[in-house]
Amino acid sequence: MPEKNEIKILFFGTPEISETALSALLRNGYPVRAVVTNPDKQVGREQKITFSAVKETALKNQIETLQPEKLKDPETIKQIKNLKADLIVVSAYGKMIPKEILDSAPLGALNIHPSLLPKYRGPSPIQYPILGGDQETGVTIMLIDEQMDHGPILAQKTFKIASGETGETLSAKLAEEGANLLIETIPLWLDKKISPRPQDESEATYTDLLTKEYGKINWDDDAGKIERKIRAFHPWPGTYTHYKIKDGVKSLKIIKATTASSDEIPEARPCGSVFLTADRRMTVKTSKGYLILEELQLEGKKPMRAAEFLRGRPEIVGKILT
RNA sequence: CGCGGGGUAGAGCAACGGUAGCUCGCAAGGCUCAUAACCUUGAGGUAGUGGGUUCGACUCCCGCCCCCGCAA
Repeated sequence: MPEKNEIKILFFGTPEISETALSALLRNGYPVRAVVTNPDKQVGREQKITFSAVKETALKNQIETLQPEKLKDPETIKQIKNLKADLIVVSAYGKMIPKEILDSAPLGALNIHPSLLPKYRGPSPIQYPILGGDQETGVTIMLIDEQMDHGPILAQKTFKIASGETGETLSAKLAEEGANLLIETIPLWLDKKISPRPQDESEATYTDLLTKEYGKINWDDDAGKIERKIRAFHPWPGTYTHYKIKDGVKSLKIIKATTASSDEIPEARPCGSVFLTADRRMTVKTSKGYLILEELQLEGKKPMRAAEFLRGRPEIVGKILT
């Protein structure tokens, strides 16, 4: 096996979760020859140009950084091939990588995917298991081929989804576990101690790229489903409903909620109605069960606990959220 | 200069060109078998900040700081 400090790695990645993997490689003494990350974007209220998490780390470590708009561009491909990388590692880069580039690394192209492939291929593998109420999820290290998250599996690790798990907490865990598994897997792969195992296509499922739209609450769903959505989509893309006040209809984010099946509730109310339980908790009727709101944020305001919200806007009781 | 909301008692909010109220909390007392029940009383705000208009501004105008929603 080649010494690990001789392997030139080309790393593809963009957000926070990829940064964890990049840092792990660096920490473990792998020479990262260059990093490919998405172009800087205008972000935030001021529309400031912001670097990706991966670019920040690359800059700190004085690693060459490429930010091509299109990977298929012949110039770009040439540029990347000229780096003469031995091994490609990809983590949430955000674009499909052309075969020509993948094939240019003699030791192969590895991908970290934060789900138990072949389940949850695609851009939102972290949120979907929570959304679906799965008991467990995991991370997979696989070889990349031309189809999205389709290549043979090198290693996989499973773990339980804790109750109360959110997209945020699960993402942190998967980032960590994924990076660890990568570090464990690379030497075995280079030593040819792993034989890639093809994915079972009949088991494959796919995830969509999440947008704000997905975060809108439908109060005609059942409370359990809504509660899972709130956890899965925290903090991105967030979960919201609408509340009508005198200045117009405002969006109301639901940050945290729990379900309840209490039966002391007037059945005649429509779904989305807000009422107080006997112990004065803010509750919303759904098609099946009730949702107790714990933390919420009105448009333009800071996040606050339901009790605080109620102090300032007691009139919400009896209203209908849409 | 992407669009927009907001900074008023410990917390959440309101009103008004003439020196601020509500709910909760807090303190003291009362009532009760009892309650995140009820009744009394009380403490607590130089209104983000600097300037301007005005007889007079928390309320109108301008600058600055800070917080937040949308968008990306």
